[in-house]
Amino acid sequence: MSSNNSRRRDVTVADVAKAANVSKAQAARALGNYGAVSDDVRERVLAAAEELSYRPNELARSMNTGKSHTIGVVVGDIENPHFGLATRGITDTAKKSGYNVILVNTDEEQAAEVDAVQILLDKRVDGLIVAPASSTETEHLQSVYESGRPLVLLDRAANGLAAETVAVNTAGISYESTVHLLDSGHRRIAFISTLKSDSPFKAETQVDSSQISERLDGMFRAFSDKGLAFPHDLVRLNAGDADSIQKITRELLRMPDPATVVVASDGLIALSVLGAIQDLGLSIPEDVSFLMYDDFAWTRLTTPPLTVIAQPVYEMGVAAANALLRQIQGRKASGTAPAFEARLIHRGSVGPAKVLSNS
Amino acid sequence: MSSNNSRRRDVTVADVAKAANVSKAQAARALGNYGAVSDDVRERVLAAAEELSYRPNELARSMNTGKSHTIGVVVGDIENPHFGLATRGITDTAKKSGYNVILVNTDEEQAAEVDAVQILLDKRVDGLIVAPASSTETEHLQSVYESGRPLVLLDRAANGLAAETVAVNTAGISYESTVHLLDSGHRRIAFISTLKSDSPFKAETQVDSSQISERLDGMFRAFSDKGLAFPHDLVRLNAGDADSIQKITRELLRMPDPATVVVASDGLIALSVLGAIQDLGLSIPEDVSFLMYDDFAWTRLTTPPLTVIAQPVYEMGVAAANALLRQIQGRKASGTAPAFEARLIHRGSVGPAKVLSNS
DNA sequence: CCCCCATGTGAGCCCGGTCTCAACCCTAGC
DNA sequence: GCTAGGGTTGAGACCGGGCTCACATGGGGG
Repeated sequence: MSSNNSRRRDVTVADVAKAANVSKAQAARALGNYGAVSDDVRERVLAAAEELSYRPNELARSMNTGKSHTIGVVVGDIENPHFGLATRGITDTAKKSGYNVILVNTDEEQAAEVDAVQILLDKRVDGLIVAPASSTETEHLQSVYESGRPLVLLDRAANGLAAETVAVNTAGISYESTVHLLDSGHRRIAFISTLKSDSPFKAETQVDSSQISERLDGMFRAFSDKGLAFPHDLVRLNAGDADSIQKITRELLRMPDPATVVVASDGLIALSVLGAIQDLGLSIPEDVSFLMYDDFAWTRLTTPPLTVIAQPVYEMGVAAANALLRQIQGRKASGTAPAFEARLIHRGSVGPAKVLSNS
Repeated sequence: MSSNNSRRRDVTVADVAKAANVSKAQAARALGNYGAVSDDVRERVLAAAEELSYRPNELARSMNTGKSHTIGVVVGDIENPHFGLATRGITDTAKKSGYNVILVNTDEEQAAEVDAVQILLDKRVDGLIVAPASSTETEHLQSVYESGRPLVLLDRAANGLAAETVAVNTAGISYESTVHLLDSGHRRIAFISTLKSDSPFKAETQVDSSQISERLDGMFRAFSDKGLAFPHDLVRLNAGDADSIQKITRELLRMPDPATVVVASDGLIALSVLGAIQDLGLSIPEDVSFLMYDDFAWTRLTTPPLTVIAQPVYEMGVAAANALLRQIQGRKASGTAPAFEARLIHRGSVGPAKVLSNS
């Protein structure tokens, strides 16, 4: 009722102490439950705190404990359900241990990521979970790591950075699924990724993401194991917004020797690719086969349901958070990190390749 | 190179001052760009800061400015793309003004929400954006509002709470879409929502969410305008996990006088409902019609594509963040708040009702 | 030539907690 | 009776940056 004065002042330990007729030190002890406090004093202090509805200022507390009970999470795009789910795993786990999460989106921009890391450090987060936009430009992460601040990488590794990394064994599943496509008779396999790149993909291109590079390696290996040449012309990067993805898809499917399968690197890309295929009036898998990373519920609802590479995204979020919390609490890694495996789930979107010309 | 000592000490203004041979006050002025500082001193201080790679401790700064440049966002479920997208709108907007976001998930639990709000206040966030789990139990929000701390409600209103609210005009679109369903001959219209409730829905039930209650009101109105009785038995709450949703769906479609349309209250429910319909071997819209809230990309990829109620989710996130930032900066509301309108998008999942028996 | 005031500077308080330290009380042991 | 030692207690130092205040310097106006 008496609170429309502009300068709101919070109740502090000093206020509680005064109300309880004890020194600030005693009040702090009673509230913080440490040191020696007589029953009498404790009661008076707690009663006064209750009465004034005292709440400790976590900022002040963080200042001299050096612990903020907050972790920073830096991801490319929270709108992408892949990260949405991982974030859920992280926040759930963090919350259980009394930690909060500051979430920063980078739009997969390197500069934004560097900023984000800096700002989070300035806010004195207790640790960082980062899904690095680049696996090569990693000075900012390197310096975090060297400073000894807890750091866990999610989804992608960073070259030459020994930080704990939670990711799936991508090369393996990529190899396996490519073999499956090859066995189905496909040779013109297209791969579309959001990854930013200055120039179109060529045989000697070094991609800037461990995740994508592993996927490509798996594909290379599958082709070369069968003595086949890898179709470099069908790897498309820079698939940013819906429009560019649709454009890319049209190109891939209308070129002289078109792709017979499209592999979408994530769920967002998949949606645009499928839209484009629909617009072109093509049907899956008769006209073109389709494979995507991540198993979202909607992939079971299309006609046909989609063949996907399922990744334990939520569990990886949980694991990343646990690893970070362990580091924060100074505990050593408990044995070996669990390896996360992706699974190829056969549904109906991969069919035999159309037999047109077999050179 | 010389940094493996356990107790990491950050560089402070005092360190910079010492290195630049000036007082702490002068260093602070030079760094903070305020007060009077000679060019000579400024240069020396900035050089020293650079040299030592000084970074201000935001915690300390927050302590006496009272500003943390952090806002708290409390939502029911970040995994739900509805909130994922809204969160994206919030973080994008906050970032532009130099604010960070602490994200808390409540799982739509009232107790978790109360905790979350308290913790965020303890961390001295500059303001809160909350999608309240309940529109009736709002003491915690009420006290935030009364304390004068900036607060914006998202998606749902809270009874008797004058806090700024960013939400769509739900009653209107619900009315409109129900009329559409009635005009298509449907009478048995089922509505499924996640909303928690102690008892099954009955005619006199007061639902605990402004959002759901408006939707139901719109439906009531449409029925009564046509002089028809509203089928209360087809309103199902507590549709929490995938299993319970599938069970509910089976019940609704197998009862003696089954539902001829199912309206899914959000995208997560929709996925489970569609899965159940698929499992039952029913086809849309021949056997049963389907309508859902939120227009996600995948709704265009099913066969048939789904008729949806599109809500400007991202834009609402942006608006909520802008409103909050305005409050934080003490600016008055700029005219009237923009009203957000949902749109009914006709695709293919609503067909004429099966004519079986017309009493 | 003196006063006024703008500019520059450093000492030190403040925010709201945590925690150390020295002093105090009281009782048990000699 | 005296002291050692445990339980209690309050004063006050810190954390790190913001900011006020008192004080010096020096140039311009009267």
